[in-house]
Amino acid sequence: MPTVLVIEDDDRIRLSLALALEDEGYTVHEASTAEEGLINQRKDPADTVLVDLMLPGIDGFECIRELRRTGEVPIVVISARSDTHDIVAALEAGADDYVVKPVAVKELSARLRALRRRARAAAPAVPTLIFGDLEIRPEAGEVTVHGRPVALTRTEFRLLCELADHAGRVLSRQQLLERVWDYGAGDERLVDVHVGRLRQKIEDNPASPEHLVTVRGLGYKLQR
Amino acid sequence: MPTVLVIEDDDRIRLSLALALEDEGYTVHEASTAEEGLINQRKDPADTVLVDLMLPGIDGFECIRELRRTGEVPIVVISARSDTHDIVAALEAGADDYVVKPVAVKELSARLRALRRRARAAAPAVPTLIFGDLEIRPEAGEVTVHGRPVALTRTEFRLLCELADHAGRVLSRQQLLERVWDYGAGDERLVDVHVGRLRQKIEDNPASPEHLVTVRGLGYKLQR
DNA sequence: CGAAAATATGACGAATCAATGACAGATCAC
DNA sequence: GTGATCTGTCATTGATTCGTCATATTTTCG
Repeated sequence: MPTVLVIEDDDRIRLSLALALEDEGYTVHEASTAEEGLINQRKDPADTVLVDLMLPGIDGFECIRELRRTGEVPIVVISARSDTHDIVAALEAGADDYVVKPVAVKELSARLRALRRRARAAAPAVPTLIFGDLEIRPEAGEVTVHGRPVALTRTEFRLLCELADHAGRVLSRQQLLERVWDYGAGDERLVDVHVGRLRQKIEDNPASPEHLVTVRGLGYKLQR
Repeated sequence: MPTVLVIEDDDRIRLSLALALEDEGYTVHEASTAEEGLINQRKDPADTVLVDLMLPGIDGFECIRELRRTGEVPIVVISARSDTHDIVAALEAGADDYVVKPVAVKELSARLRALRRRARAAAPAVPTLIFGDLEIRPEAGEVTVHGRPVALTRTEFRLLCELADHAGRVLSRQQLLERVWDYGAGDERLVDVHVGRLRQKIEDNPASPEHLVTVRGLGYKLQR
């Protein structure tokens, strides 16, 4: 889910941009001053930034330089002014693109996509298995629910990965014992216990699981 | 010395662009058709491409797609048409930027510079791996935190590089032993010890590491 | 309905795991 | 050669996790 930070002091413009971008599938962070935007970005970084040039307090140029000092995030300037001098100055400051207000949302979105494509080429993402609000990154040893990371123990993690690898298929307790626990022996109840613990961590309502469901008489499966 | 390939069928425009860009310090390759440009680029690749959309024979869109198939070269479209539809289509095809004729050379040059900066970030001359306030230059054998250089021992450095090469991915103690210590043998606790020492040097608060984190039961990883 | 089977859950001691400080041998720089 | 630094091993400590069991709860089916 791509996120974008919009720094723009005019409430009307900012809101309409935010709405339009949300329609395009972005999660939008908003800020009405450069200071607010910079703090926002430090705490909870968006992966793209849209910034107006004319801002009260710290202006857009300085804001761009500050963003550049701290990171590689793609920056698009949105400005009412279209003279070459401003465009050059903004790009020199470290912006990646410059569009003139009023902007066509489709164009803006396409420009953002182009930028994101470039930026992504630099840092290949770790493969992610997605089950609705549940995301599993086996190689990162990382699991998130609603975007929030949850801490799993090794056994829980291996169990989840095994189920995720066979998403939608039922795995019997015996199969799980063999694959998650190296030895095939052991009490089948053991699986129940760990499934229970896993549910406490990854399910919104562990009592009626949405992802990790029981198939009575057969075993468990991870729902898509 | 940066090079740019200009694909444009109108001789007057192409020539004036070429002259202007040479003034800006570029070495300019010229082509008046997409075919010529593609062949040219294959033989002697420029590191940026400027392409008109309206070309005889293969048109600009197809040209962009072909360039993208074979490489990552930054592409800027120059077109007389300014409607959103064309802009979106060109960016979707794989262009990185779109400017409308007539163009201010200063702006064009600034946009090219911004693009080159971004492209370079993807494949830096002196490769620098950046993790927030932690920067690693493997080639230079250099590590800085908050811009301040820190002195690492050889083992610590190799360990850090190995983790950085697989940024975001968990590496087990066994994997690290194999890759950082040439032999795969040895006590896995050894890894713990060196991780601990590394943390003392690169983490602001070694007790709760931000970069070099433990994934209990699995190993260690370097956080993006 | 009521019994039986299957599954869920809470609790607890044992086992495992990671962090750290200490230390001796190895290596390096001078 | 000597002192400083680095490396690998070990033991200790505190925290987490595991597997087992006993006890609920749910589902199935006679």
